[in-house]
Amino acid sequence: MNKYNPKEIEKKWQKFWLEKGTYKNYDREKKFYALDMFPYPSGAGLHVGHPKGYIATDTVARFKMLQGYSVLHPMGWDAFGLPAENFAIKNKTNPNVFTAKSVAVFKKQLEMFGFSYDWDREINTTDPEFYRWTQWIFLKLFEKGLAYESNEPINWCPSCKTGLSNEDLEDGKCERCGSEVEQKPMRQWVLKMTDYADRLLNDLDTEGLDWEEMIVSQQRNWIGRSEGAQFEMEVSGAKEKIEVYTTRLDTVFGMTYAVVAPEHPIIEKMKGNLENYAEIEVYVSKSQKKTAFERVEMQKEKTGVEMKGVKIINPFNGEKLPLFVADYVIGGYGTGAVMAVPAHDERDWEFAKKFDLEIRQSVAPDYNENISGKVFTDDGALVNSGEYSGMKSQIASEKMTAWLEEKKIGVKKVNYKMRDWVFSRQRYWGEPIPIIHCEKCGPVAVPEEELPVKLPEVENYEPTGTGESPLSAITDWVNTTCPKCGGKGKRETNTMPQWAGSSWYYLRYIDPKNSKALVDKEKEEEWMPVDLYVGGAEHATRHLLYARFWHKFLFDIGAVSTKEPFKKLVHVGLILAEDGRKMSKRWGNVINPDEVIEKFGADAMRVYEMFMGPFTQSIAWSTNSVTGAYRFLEKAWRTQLKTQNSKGNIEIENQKLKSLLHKTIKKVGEDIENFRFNTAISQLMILTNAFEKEETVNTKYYAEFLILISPFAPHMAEELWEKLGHKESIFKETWPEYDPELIKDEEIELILQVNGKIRDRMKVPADISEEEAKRIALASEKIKSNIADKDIRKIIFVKGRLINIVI
RNA sequence: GCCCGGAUGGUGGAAUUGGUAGACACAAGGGACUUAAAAUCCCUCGACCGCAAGGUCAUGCGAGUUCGAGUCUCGCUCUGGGCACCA
Repeated sequence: MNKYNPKEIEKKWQKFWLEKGTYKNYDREKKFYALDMFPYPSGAGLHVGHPKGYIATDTVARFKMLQGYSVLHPMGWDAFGLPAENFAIKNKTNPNVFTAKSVAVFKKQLEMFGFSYDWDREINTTDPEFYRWTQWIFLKLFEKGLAYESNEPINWCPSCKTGLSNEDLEDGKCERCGSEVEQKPMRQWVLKMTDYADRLLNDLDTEGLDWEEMIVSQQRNWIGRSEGAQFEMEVSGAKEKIEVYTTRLDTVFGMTYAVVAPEHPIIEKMKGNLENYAEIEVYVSKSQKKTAFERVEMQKEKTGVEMKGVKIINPFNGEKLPLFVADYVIGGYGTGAVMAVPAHDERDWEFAKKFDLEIRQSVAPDYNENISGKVFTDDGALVNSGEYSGMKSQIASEKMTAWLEEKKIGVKKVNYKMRDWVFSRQRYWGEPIPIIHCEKCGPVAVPEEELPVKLPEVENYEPTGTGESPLSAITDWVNTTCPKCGGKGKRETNTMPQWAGSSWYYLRYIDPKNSKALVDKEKEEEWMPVDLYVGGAEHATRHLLYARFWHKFLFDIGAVSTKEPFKKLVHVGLILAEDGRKMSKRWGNVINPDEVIEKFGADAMRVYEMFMGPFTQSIAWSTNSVTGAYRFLEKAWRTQLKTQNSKGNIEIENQKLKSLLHKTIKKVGEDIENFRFNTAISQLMILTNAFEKEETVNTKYYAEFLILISPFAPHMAEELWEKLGHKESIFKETWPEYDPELIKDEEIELILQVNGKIRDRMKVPADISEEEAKRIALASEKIKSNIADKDIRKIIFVKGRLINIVI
């Protein structure tokens, strides 16, 4: 026997698998689509944390292959976006060059792991043949009125010099560069994601959708549905009305003022009626200059200005109340105006305290508590509320809403925190938005047959900062004819955001070379939905929301057959550095997979990352522990010497070993299914340790063991499989079945307890009867001495486990 | 503030969902082999008491339910993540 030499065998089998197309079994009856969130290739390459998810997906893919599924397991590159562009700016090279290099680095690294990808299906979002269909989807959205131009103020990153969507912010800062984001009004393309809010929320409960609660609740939160009422209030002193939204209509008799956001159009409209317009104007322009971050920071200190000269009228009691403009009310949510009830809302309470406004209680707690001098935000029973007094909050809300609807001054209303998707970026390295602006016809779609609108070469990639992309400088690209009227037209120069290509890429793997459609209908129906999707939790409210939105749209236009794209979603837990911090160049604690593979081999690294702990948990890397995985593989390798096959003897059955093997078949299969790779491997270790203790191991047992370990350590399993004399790949084999009879223990250790404390244990037959167990227990010296002269009150017997004597 | 998690030896973690707490590994210590080292193999390894048999305590803290709680209930503490002036 030669020594276990991962370097040699790993290269050998990677070549073999690729040449033989071992994984391309696409004509089986059952299908399984295993997908990873595709990487953004960067020049730096991978650290050991990146491949963890890919290893898990590959393990499951190989397991499914062995179970007789056709497995689709592709990989590709999400390559548009800022890092490549910033590199291009710095080095004055085309981002294409940088992207190609990065892809090569990544691909080489991934190949070292021996993943079972079908590289013939490789895609790249920057490939015109790919983004042609990204543009096609945009045109469809435009056609259905779901892509529109807007001039609302949006998040603007002054450093990246581009507009951003809400999903692109972190703590009010640019997610990319950390700069504080400003509000800047500018022309931009927006996708009407809010039209899908209800479905994006409700379909999270789709039967069979197997998503972790963590991710589901994050999406629910982000969508932020709330139910309430919207109603209008007359403004006395001006012929205007203000609409407000509230989820607590029951507190309406406690309203003592109202507030509009600084962006509210009513301010401009009532200009003539306002005694202190100048003061208001100063406040409005000041608050507009505040960054999102500053506005949040100001939380503690509420600011605002009364709009003198006008009053609003509470429709429920006709009361005339003051109106304020204050930036604690957000322009973009609800109606941008609220009724203020300081007694029952914390923000209104703070504001009223500061401006010395009346605080009037209208709801009393239905539990015993003195609320005077405090804000009370729970439901309760109404007080000081006219005919509604005495009613419970919920009933009162319903009655009041009905009254509003009857008077035709209000309606029941659902609101969402989620906004429409700001879809244009004033940058170079993205898909061109396929629109032509015509003076006569307005924005006109580029005809489908002219797709893709290719990204032209430019001399300068630097963003202009003016709200125009660098593309605007290429006049012979920009200037074109209007497809509608044939007159002069100008191309849209904004590009799509990073998230565009990734919002539908999983469909393209199914049919990557189709030039007639983004995906062939029949093939789509064959493969969708994705059965397993693995990736980082940081995408819960970005990529996963966008992709679901596009998928639902594609479903509506008949391009796909399923409502939801991803059936099972699992998030991968981070691998931290050995010091417990995040791996980062900044800390100098990055571990490179190339070095680990060089030292221990890809199989040991794969086994270690699956063994290190629960898959979704963040765990620190430990190079020491990789040794353990390596030793395990060596031990498994050595077992080949114990097979009778190698000795030419007659095969001998070993009941104990056979039973353990069948237990292992059961456990490993179930554990892979449930993403409990750590315990699956531990069981394989137990079996290996048992093999080690035997003189000889039946070749049949060893062969089955090799199949069990093959999803985790494919190279080694394949090599040993060949050594057993097989000509075909181990991945053409069938996952073994366990015999339920064999996994039953014949003998168990019965636990003898007195009052729940263990006093003795006995080897007994597994199917021991209660009577027999009692007899044995009462005969035990240790039990006897513990019972002594006390009375036995009852005896509890748990079959196959324990007997407990209560005294 | 709101939502979702987590807390078990020196370390990573197991525990069939209420039934032997610490599987499997890593580290550490001791031993075998060796001129020596590496590799490998064997033993010890939660704490305390005891020569031993054995006993007591122990799953973040405090109560409770139960014959029996790491697991269930209530109340806390710490901690990771997400959202956040969303009316």
